[in-house]
Amino acid sequence: MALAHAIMTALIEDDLSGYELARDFETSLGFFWNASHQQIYQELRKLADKGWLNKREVSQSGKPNKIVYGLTRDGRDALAEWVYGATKTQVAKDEMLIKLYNLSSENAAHIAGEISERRDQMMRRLYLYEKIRRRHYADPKALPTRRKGVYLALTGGIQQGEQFMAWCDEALELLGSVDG
Amino acid sequence: MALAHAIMTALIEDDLSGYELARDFETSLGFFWNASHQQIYQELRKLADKGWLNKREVSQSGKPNKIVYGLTRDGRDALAEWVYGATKTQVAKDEMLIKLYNLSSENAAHIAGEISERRDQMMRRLYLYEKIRRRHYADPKALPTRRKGVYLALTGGIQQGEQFMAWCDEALELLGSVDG
DNA sequence: TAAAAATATGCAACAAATTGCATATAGGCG
DNA sequence: CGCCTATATGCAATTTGTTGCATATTTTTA
Repeated sequence: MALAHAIMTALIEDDLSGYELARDFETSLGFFWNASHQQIYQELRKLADKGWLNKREVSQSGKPNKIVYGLTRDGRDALAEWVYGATKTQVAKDEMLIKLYNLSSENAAHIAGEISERRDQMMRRLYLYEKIRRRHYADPKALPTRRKGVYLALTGGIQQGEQFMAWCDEALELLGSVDG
Repeated sequence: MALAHAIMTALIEDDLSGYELARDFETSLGFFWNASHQQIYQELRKLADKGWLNKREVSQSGKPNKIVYGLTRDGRDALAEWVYGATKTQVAKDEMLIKLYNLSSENAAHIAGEISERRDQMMRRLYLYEKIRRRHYADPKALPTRRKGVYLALTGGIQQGEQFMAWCDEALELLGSVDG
């Protein structure tokens, strides 16, 4: 959809290699967006060809060399302009919802088990995110403009996560009342 | 991802045509999943070839004929078994989050405008969903098993929507404090 | 010293999804 | 009558994303 712009956004403050980007998309950034390393490497080359990113090879001791990408002036301009275009949204496709539509006394325990797992995952994730928020975004009104936006994305994710946990609790309770 | 199973699930209680399914995916079901008519028609034929759906042509007066699909015994079995497999989840990709990471005093007003629009859309949607919940799911513990699952999906969507509205309000307030 | 893990990048085949177009019937509007 | 909208289904090209594999370097572990 807008992987190109997601990548460029990740490069606003730091120049990164494909490997480093892939790691971010797997962890921190992955709360909002995800992409495999195959997609990322390919997109990076495309963006460099377009002139929106520049690349340079960096020698490292103790590790293979890496190719580090940075936003060019053109890239920055394109990104700034992109903000005014139409905003695409993709509904979160969660197979759990389809499974719930298929709830039966046979599968209720299995579904409850899965929801319980997901609840744990979310809890661990939220713990990290809340730590970041407390440490770096405690006083949102005092942040510089761009960081205010980052705060809003972060806080939206946290609130959504908290809502999800509450929903899991409700679901587990109701599923517990289904006779298996 | 699991469009096939989403379609089959939509056919559990009623036989539907591709056109009718596409409409559901655009409106009610679209809260949880989305699919274009091109995808749906193709998938329906695939599922019919596989023997998981049966099709029959229905003549209509005042409208073109339609092809109505229904779950076969095999389809029902496959669906019931599918529930025990791995659950794939796709993070909601929302370009608004990328835009927020690019917040500046120049674009703050534009972004606030977009968020405000989204808030209105969500409000209208929630109104419909809450009406359904009040009418058909007022007493979740008293529902038959399968309907309990549907209730959980519905209530999860509503809670998420309410959380989104609250987030929009917070975002609009903070964005209002950015000097344009 | 061999194996495993982390770092680092890439190709190719395939599946899923989007975009754009095409076709046909019938009712309502000006 | 021509145009628009709703109903109804479809093809083809392209883009996007996934899966599986390949390769190379260096550090850590057994």
